[in-house]
Amino acid sequence: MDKNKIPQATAKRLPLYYRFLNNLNQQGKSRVSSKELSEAVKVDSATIRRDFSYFGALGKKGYGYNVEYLLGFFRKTLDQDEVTDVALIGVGNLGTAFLHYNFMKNNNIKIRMAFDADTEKVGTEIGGVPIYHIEELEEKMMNEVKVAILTIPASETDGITARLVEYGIAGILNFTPARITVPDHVRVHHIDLAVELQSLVYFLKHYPLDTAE
Amino acid sequence: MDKNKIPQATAKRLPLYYRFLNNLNQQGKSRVSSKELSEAVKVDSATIRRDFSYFGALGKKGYGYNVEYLLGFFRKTLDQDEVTDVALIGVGNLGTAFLHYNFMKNNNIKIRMAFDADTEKVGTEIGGVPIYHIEELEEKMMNEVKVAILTIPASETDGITARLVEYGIAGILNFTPARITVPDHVRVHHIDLAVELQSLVYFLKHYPLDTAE
DNA sequence: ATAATATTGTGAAATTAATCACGACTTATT
DNA sequence: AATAAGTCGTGATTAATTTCACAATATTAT
Repeated sequence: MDKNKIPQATAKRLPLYYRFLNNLNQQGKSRVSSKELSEAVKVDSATIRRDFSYFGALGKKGYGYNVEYLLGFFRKTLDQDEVTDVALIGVGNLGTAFLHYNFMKNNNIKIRMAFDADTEKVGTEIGGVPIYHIEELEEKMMNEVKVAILTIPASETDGITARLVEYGIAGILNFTPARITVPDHVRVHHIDLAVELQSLVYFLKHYPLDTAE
Repeated sequence: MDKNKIPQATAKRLPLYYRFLNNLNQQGKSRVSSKELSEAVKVDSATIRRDFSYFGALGKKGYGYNVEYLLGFFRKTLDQDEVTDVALIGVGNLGTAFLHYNFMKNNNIKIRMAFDADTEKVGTEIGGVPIYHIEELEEKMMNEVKVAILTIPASETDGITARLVEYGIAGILNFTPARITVPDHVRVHHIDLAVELQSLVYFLKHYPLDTAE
């Protein structure tokens, strides 16, 4: 649809901006400057202005940005109007945390179904999301779902990934420590909790107390 | 200790390399090339060589890297010999997932204690980690713990953060959707689950199927 | 009206990171 | 031995991202 002119770094910050604009809107604020927003989201104000500028001139000089207008703009840009269906695979603690998280609230992303191998869990619901047996994966997703959240043990990862790829998945949010192998047309984002913690500890020990993310 | 010559992008990849080297070692492999490692961790081989090169010449031309040697080297570099104590704040589903995660296995990071406001949970243990009441935060941490994992509701975030800062925390791994405000000497890493999911969805819709992370 | 203040949008510069590409050296093969 | 194949380490290049800094413009105060 859109061209890919927008830098990836910018694209990653958009959801963040969106949420904070929503907050402001709910608080009844009608205008905001890049400086204020900067303090809230902890991103340099020049970076924010640059990010916004990729979408055109959204603000007014000497005034700032109109919250409602900006919000409307982002809603369109982030495809907030069109609901994206997601499947969650692996209903352990981490998976359960996701099921309780109400993505619909601001995001228009909906976890439609969850899968697990535990027959105790199968047939129940968490946060309104039905849990099916992992064997029914392809059958239940039935081309309705193009995005999967992977919260399963590392040992299961390769097998499930192969099935998802075969099925025709478009994107995977991978929380397992395994680095998965997929064809080029499947987009994978990794979030590795252990690595995040280790990385924080490493930075603490090796980097002087100052600026850095 | 070390100078901060190492690029941040490199530093963030170190824990990942470390884990995969550990895997290889356990599989009995004694040598590995940057190309093989590249396929395993999904990082360009030139980037891996460059990353390693910041620590000196760790490999041998025409041969690759000795797994055991490299592992020993990283163990020192990542301070694996010295245990880092961590406190987890908020024993919900996400917090519980962390408590079950055995960070000690490869990482020498240990969650020593957890805190929650729920008196049902207080006094129990999860994964061998004792759960105390949130009111006892400062008392129990008592300068033993310098790193905190924040898995509490957004509404509690500012209050708890203020207490952590007052206490003298050095680093915070923040899983709440709130962006916290801390003095310069406190390092914060944010992991925002909703943003990660939204960002994946955005990339799927707006970026042609190809390369990009 | 006028002056003072605030704030955008962006060219240019700076910084940071990724990638290319190849000489040097190691190992394996004939 | 000699040759072929493999692989590192890195200078140079390219790409991506951030930040500076300021003209242009809007708002607010007097």
